Amino acid sequence: MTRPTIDDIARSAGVSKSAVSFALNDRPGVSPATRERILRVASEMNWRPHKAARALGGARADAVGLVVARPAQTIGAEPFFGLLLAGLQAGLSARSVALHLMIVEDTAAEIEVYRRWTSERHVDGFVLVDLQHRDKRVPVLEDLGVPAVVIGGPGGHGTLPSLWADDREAMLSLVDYLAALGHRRIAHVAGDEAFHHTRRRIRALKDAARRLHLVDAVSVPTDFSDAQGASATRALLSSPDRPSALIFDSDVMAVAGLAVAAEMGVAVPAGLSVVSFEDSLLTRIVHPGITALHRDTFALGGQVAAMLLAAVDEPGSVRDVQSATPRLTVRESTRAPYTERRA
Amino acid sequence: MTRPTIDDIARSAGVSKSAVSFALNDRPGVSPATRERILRVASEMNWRPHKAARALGGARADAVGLVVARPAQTIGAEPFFGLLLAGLQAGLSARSVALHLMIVEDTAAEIEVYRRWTSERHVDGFVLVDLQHRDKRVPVLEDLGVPAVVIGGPGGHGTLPSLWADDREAMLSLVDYLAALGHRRIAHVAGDEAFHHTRRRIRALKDAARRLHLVDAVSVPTDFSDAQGASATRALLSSPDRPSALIFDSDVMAVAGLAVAAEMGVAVPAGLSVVSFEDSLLTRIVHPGITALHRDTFALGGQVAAMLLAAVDEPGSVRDVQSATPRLTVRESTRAPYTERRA
DNA sequence: GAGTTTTACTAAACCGCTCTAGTGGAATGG
DNA sequence: CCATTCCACTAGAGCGGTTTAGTAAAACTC
Repeated sequence: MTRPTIDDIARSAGVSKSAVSFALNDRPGVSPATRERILRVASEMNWRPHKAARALGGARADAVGLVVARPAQTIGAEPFFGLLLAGLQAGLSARSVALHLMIVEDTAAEIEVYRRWTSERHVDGFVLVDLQHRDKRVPVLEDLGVPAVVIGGPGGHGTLPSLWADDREAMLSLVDYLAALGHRRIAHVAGDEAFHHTRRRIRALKDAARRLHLVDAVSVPTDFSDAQGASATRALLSSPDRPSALIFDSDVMAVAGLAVAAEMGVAVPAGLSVVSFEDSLLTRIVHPGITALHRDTFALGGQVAAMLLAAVDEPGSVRDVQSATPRLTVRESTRAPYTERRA
Repeated sequence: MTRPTIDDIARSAGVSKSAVSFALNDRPGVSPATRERILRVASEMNWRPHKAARALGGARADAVGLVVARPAQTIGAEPFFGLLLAGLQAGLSARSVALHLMIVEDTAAEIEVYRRWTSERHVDGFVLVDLQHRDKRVPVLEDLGVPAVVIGGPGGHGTLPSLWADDREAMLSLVDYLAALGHRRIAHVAGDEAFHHTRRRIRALKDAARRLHLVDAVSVPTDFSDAQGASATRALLSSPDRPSALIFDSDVMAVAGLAVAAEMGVAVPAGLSVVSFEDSLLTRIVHPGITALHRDTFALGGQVAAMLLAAVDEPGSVRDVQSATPRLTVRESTRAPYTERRA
């Protein structure tokens, strides 16, 4: 009861294995009648191509790689990651391309995987996430000459095509909204400065603060963890002239910040407005619901999949694509500041 | 500048390609000196094995599959899933086995992927999650004769080895704790009754209620979503003799329930105790922190990886393994009920 | 109707690696 | 000293496909 090969089909259909190959791959060289017969036999025998055999002949691996260098905790906690994964999957499986997922310790290990999988012909391309400042992975992938799409940017991704969001514009819209509500003291619990997008957000906030003549607009960098998000919040809320609005770079930190406010007896939104730069189930299910910048992460994954598949089909053909700028979804965590209302 | 093959190495080292193969695979047949020379040449040429070529010879695919039939939203939201993935990865990558992840619409599609990947020799085995009552996937995998490990059980997984947790014992410990605090009216926002573990938990609660002479112990099944978790909570809290403690089958529903309590003006834990059957970052970062049954999901993933690799190495050798029973982690969301304290 | 093109098909090389069978020479045994 | 065993190594088949070169017959051309 071993699996059938094209040789078995050839024998059973009374033709050569080349004829079978032609028939199964829809190429000329066999008459309609013979083709039909071969296909019937193949289907009767429940034949399926042996991936490795095809790949050996130089065909595609029909798989793309996603290598992530993050602590396990983060993978589990970040709704962003799961949604991206799901979107990516959906886009890939439509063309029956598999996703090879690898979670590694650090960037060095990540690069090693890129090298290995490329030379082993294990995948046809890569998706690069968490773009960093002077990212070391970019030159490696360029050098390997393997198709790859970067999520992040603009800038810093060399010649690799990128799918980017306008973080600057998003931050400006957010600050404009808070300023319009009357907030003058805004603080920012930022992410890791090693990341490109974190730097852009910090710079955008600074610019907006200057333009809007805000009293203060400090950004506190963190490692994106709930712990550092909480302690940054604690520090900010303990200051004598504490901010009336907090911007969190991630949903996890926003929720952690909300908990700190509750623990310190600061009412949200009455005494403090809270905004998250990232939207997810998290910001929706807590009480009060957190005002957040929403983007369709699932769709984003689908876009990346499409770009990568195009890059595999025709290397060099894919250009940078801008994804939709995140839009503000207002929930219960934002309101005009207390002092302003009293005035 | 094409990638080197063992033929290139053979030529360069002045030996036959069989000798190269022996040397590279650490098997007898070459003298230490020759072996050393071959290895040096291979490393100089930066040679790597071509996976497909090896696989064609009947070797392992060095990959296992995880196919999940869940809505994308759930994948993104459930910390459990991400942690399991990370743990699985860690366990697999130690033996440099890749993980093929596929997210599909429904069980029928899932089964189709099992069939395809098996006959394409795409993977060496599968991890089965979300074990259901009369699960249709089990007989298919048994029939395909492919190594597989089930997360769930005991029971309902046929001859496939399973890694299971004692849900019954966990539920009993939880109810005992609530009863000891003085709670008499306990309600249970359950998951989907199609799942084995949900049924077991419901049954365990009923038994405990009888044994402890609790006034009430109703279980409300849901689809695990935050929306149904919230509406179930709303309904339970609206009843004239509402429960003084709520048990949620998942962390997401527990947080959603917490938000509903806040929205209805029910103080937690003063007016209502809340417990989650699943622990994660979520239960930790909200305020008040939610008392939950904790298990090490990352480690669980590692265990599954080990079991599956063993099953691949030696089919039929792997037996059922019981994972650690989840243990209660008490946070701020549980307390003796108000009425009891007054009495 | 002879020459040319097209069609339908086959034989065999090839992809990169593993592994078995075979070979010649050195070491061992009696 | 000859027979045997051992060792280091090579030749080549085989894994399951794809693809190229080749072939015989049928279908066109003028």
